[in-house]
Amino acid sequence: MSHISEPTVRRLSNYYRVREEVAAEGKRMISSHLLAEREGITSAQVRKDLSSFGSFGRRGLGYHVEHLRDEIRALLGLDRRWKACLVGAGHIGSALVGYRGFSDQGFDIAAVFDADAARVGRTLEGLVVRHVSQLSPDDGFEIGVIATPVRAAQEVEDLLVAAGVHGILNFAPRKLRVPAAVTLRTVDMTMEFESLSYALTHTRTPAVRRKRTPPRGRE
Amino acid sequence: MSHISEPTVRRLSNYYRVREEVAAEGKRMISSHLLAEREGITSAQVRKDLSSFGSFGRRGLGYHVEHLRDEIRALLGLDRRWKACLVGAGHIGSALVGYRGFSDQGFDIAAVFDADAARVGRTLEGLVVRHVSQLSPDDGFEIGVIATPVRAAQEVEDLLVAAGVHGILNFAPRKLRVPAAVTLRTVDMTMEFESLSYALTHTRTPAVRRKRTPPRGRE
DNA sequence: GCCTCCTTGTGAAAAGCTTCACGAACGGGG
DNA sequence: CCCCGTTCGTGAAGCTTTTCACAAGGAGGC
Repeated sequence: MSHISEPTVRRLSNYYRVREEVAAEGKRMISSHLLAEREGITSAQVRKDLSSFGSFGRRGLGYHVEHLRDEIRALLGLDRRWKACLVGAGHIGSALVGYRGFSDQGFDIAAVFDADAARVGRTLEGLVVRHVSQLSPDDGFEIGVIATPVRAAQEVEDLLVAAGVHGILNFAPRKLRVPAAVTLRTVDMTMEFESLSYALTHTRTPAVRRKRTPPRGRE
Repeated sequence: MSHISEPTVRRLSNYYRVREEVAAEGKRMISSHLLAEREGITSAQVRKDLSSFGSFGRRGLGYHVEHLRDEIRALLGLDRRWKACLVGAGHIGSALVGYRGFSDQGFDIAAVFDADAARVGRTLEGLVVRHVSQLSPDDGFEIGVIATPVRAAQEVEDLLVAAGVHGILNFAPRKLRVPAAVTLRTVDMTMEFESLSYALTHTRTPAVRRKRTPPRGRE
């Protein structure tokens, strides 16, 4: 377990969910082949990923479904709960507070902040929205979630770091600068749409070729 | 322009946004160095990415800000609008309908569907929620957005494909099976959180939890 | 025990992606 | 006109990730 690559960790999340489905089907063991098939990847990839953390499987049998669950949970740090706060009580922020997918995995949003005075004081899923200036290390948030407009994102990021969070989940479509000691993950919905737009433009319209204008100089 | 990799396309999205910032600052030209610095990558990467689509820059000067905008827009297919529909009028779905980041980039959500009779008939951002059974090719949706609970996602995906969409943007935390002719992009917030959880577990607690049972000695 | 059929774990090869390094183009100044 | 500082475009090198292929472990039948 010298070094685990980011793609491997992301696939681990997927194995964890496929494993859940398989468990629901009553299976006791699962082969790398089956896992791979449901993921749309190769079985060698599955084995390499899992073996990079240790030998979880049994030759001739596959992986024990329950054991795999415990291993992956521990590896991903899902066998505990994380105390998080959310900044930005707009559309996206409101949705995230109510999103069960997070709390189910050990992610507790314990407070909501916003910079807009009109929103401060409102209640969101049982939480009273507080002003962003009240962010402080005293609350002991481990993770901060940014769901603000893009122009405020960097500033909020600085506030969260000052408040002592170790990790940040950013939903604003922009790369943020974080200190080395803080881990950042960005969910960029806009980029995903643009990537889709690119794919559709270039796979569905072979006939419509682009006409390019020559580069302009200074002018 | 033989083949463009997925990472390159995603970076193109980022260049597009950095370019916007730079344009707002009144600059006429931008160098690969400056673009790289704001992205946190190398300038060689920027040049390689852009040059894989053609020669947009001028040696000694950099890239013309306006020209770059037009090129990237055309490349990503953002110089047109996409007609989309959304399935799932829950927390996430509601947020997406109101999300300006989409409509600003040419992404029009023209209809909202849900399977829950209690939600059908309600109004969301001016759109009346229709029952999912009314999805049909007649409306000419190009893109379908899935914002349903994970258990319904695959079924909805099939309905969208049957309704003739070319692309799907999936917000349910699960890999879907799509026909080769349909392009899928998945925004998996849960995975992003789990990846963050992994990073925090392994960078902040070097040797804390290790109660696994290593079946065989390995390193 | 022995044979057969599975499936993992893992070096090695292949494929893919990023960085390096340098030639070539460009504007400006003397 | 020629030199200088700048910056692009790009083959080649370097690095990472995925896939291949096979030895070795395991279960069951006889």
